[in-house]
Amino acid sequence: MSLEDRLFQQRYDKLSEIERLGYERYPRKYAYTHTVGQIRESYDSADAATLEAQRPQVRICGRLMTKRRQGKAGFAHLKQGGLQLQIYIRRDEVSEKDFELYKKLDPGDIVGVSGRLFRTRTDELSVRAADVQFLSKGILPLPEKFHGLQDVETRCRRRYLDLFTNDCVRETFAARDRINRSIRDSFARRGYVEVETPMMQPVYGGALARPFVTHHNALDVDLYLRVAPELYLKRLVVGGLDRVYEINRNFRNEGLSKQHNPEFTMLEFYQAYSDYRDLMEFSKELLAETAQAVLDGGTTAEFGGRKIDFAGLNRLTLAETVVEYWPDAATRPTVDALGDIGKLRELAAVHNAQAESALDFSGAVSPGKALLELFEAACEPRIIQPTAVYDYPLEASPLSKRKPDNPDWVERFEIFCGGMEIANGYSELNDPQEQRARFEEQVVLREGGDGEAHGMDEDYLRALCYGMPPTAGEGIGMDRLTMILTNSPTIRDVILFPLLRPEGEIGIAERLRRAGREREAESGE
RNA sequence: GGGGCGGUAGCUCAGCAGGUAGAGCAACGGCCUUUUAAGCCGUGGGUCCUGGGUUCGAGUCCCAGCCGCCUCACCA
Repeated sequence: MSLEDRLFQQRYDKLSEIERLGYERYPRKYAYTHTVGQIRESYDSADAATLEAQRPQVRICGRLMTKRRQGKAGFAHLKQGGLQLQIYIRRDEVSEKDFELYKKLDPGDIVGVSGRLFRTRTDELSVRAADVQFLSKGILPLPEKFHGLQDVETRCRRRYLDLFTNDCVRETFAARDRINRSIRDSFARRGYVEVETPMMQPVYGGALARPFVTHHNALDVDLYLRVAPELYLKRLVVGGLDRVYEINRNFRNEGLSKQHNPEFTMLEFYQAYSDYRDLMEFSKELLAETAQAVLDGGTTAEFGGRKIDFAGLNRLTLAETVVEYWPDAATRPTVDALGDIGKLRELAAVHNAQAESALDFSGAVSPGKALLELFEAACEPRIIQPTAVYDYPLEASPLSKRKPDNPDWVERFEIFCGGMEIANGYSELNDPQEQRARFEEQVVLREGGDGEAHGMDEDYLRALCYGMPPTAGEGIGMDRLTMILTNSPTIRDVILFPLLRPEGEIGIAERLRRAGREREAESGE
């Protein structure tokens, strides 16, 4: 038998030993009087003399994280809700049964302890046990107590283990919860309605991305997991929900990276009778409010060693951004020059030489598209402070309204921060005739093999034909925003169960089967 | 998909000069009634990712594959 099997068997057998002491194997409940958090909050500042005078009685429960036996006494730390409290147990102060239980407990086991609070010689707040209850068994051993669980893959696959061993994980997800709540607050204060729209859609759209496909049996139709909720939310605007938002998952059948998970959480919102400039202003407020909710009232986050201040939002046109963030002073262009494809080709050559990239504008590329590509390659990763980059070329924006004075460009912005895109918003195209034409351009692209292009969405066109008010809409990537606000270098750090290749054979069922057989054999004797 | 790095005990990691595999934690036995990465004495524990190859001999060198991490590319 391998070591791992023996550890497993050993720990499993302890359940029976504990049962023989007179405890239930998996009891129903434990009536605790305090959470560890409540005790820490109430008594962390109480000194030893105060505790001796008050002798507060508590019943607490949690997972045993460490154990230090000392002959006829011992210590242990119980962890609950991410916080620890020490317990102290003496043979002469508990029943023989309880002390035997203490001796058999392993780190990872879950117990309840009642007793009084006191401070040890080293002034640590602790519970002096009067009674110990066994509540659940950790059959598998805990990771090493000092270094914790390090392996990235194991941390994601067994997130539960990551959560109760690495405190920062719990803190990150607590922050994520605070971000969500703050955002819902911000929207509620502004009269927005939260809705849920279909995840399974017969026609996918709202973003240029490859979808996942699934099938509904009863209707015998293929459905797409949504790449964005946009077209449904705008139907709701047609329906008179002038301020509407959704926080939910999008699914894009693309690669994995530090900034990409195939399913990710998008905040998307629409505001009727407004344009993209209004949303830039609102975004500034929303980001500031959200930052304050996680950063103890401040607006400055630290991300990857840099300070990012959400108090303000820089605003630059796409062309201005390229000038501002062009990485090479000697070849820095002017805004006017960026309208010229010849100049853009020169800049691409400069960038290709410096960054080993392969931008190629030799074909029939519009200056706008070329500028956008140049921006993404050379400038986007350099934008650290929250910056709204606005006015985008028409080609890449099939749902955005054109600029009145320049029909090759649309009223669109994206917000960049910490080198990532975190938001995308625009004045919504609400002219059904033009939308039809844009969809048809997309259909041509799709038939040419572009799996990311939109299909023709006639149901959406029909909605527009009833009349959509002038509207602006925006999406914010919640995972990326959370990364920045929690100083998490990868998206995996802010998604509890990021997509991983399925694990092969685990073999735990077989181990349990074997462990259980021994027990049956025993009880059969 | 390209490149780089890695996969050794349940966990964190050494070992890479080719010569039967180590430490700490965890576990097991013993001692210990204020410890806290408790301590002390003792014990057990490995498909060194897989498969080939070179060699008298491979965790170590070579090749292929699998898996992971980083990075570039793709990616709205």
